[in-house]
Amino acid sequence: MKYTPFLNYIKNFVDLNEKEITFLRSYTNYKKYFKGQYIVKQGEVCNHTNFIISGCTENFYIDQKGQEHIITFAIENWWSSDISSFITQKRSDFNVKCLEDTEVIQFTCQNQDEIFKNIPKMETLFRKLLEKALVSSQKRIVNNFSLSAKDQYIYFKNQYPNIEQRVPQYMVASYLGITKEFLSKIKAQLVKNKS
Amino acid sequence: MKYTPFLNYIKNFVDLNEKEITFLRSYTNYKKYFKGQYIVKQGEVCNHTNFIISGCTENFYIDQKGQEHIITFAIENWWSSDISSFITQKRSDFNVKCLEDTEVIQFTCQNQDEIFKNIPKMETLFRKLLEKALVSSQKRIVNNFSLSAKDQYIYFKNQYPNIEQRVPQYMVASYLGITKEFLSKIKAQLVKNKS
DNA sequence: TTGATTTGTTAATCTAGTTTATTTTTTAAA
DNA sequence: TTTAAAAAATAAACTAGATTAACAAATCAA
Repeated sequence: MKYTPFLNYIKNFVDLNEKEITFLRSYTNYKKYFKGQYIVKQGEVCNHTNFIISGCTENFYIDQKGQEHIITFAIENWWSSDISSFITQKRSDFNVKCLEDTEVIQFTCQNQDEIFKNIPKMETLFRKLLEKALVSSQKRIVNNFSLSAKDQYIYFKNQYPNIEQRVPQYMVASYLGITKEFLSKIKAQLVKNKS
Repeated sequence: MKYTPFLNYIKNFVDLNEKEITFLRSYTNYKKYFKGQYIVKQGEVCNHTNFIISGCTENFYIDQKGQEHIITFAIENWWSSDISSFITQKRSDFNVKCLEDTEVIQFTCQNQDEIFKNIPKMETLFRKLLEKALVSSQKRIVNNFSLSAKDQYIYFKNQYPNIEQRVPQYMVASYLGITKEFLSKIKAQLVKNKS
């Protein structure tokens, strides 16, 4: 069943009884997007938090100079949304776009609050997820400070070994905040040093 | 009374009754640190989340090359801790050090859980604080991507107008991830362009 | 099956920010 | 009030990574 991966994921953190599961299911919904579709568009309000069942998304924005910058990728068992727009219900600064066909479970703002009210365990879960997300966001800032582009690339490969094969290289470069030409150079260097 | 600023802060988000306030007070404690003292030391476990009543702290780490990098400053009505170490109860990668005499309200890990169990509103508050913290952490990554050092400095001044006067300039440079020499250059440029 | 678009490589030149070194100013202690 | 130490400013040489441009593969549309 479509909800299975989501419920399995939840089970890793908290135990829900049948009634709670039923509630959770009735206050969320399943949706399928196709490759290339936008889940959120820059300038529009982000209405959902999305749990990814299958597929891959990129979260990016376009700056004043028209340049694209990828903030994050997300794959199965990750969450994807523009949290800033979601919590404030203001226009989003980001795009969320599917890099593959992607299936998600969606929470709207109001439903999320209802879920938290009725299943406090779910709020605890979300608090813990936020803690982790904050830690990894801070880690990224730290890496930006003290690692060279090359070391950041190595770190990326280690931390997200599944992603590099699934997205084109120029997107990895964008995620790292460097040009695709420079990433090419780095990869050439790494190959040379290994042999 | 020492707790007043803290209770006023809480009041901005949630309403607590007398009983809840009493509970909250008995599960937290007040502590005063002096200028130069460490609240957390790199390599030790961070045992507390700290709400700052008065004073100013820096959160920094020392990298392999021996270089200091400031991650955040915190002043009155802000929170200060190494959240990664706090939630995992593992050794901290960061130092939290007082730049002025600093008074805080402290939550231990266990007490925080007790508070959440007994006052769910407090868990909601913390979830919302984490959401905000995550948004501003992501904002910082975005700025790192798309702003020049000069624009990042201008952004910093606008967002934290109270901090620049309270800390030495080389610390601002460290926070921005640039050298103090380059910050000097930027300030000279800004002065020139204004006149 | 071919042309067109998207992705990746290489190399030359350029620039934002670093490094190193010296000087000046501010702060704090005695 | 003097003095030593800490902080800030200035300037020249240097480097990591950007930009530009030309080209080579790979993928895709028809």
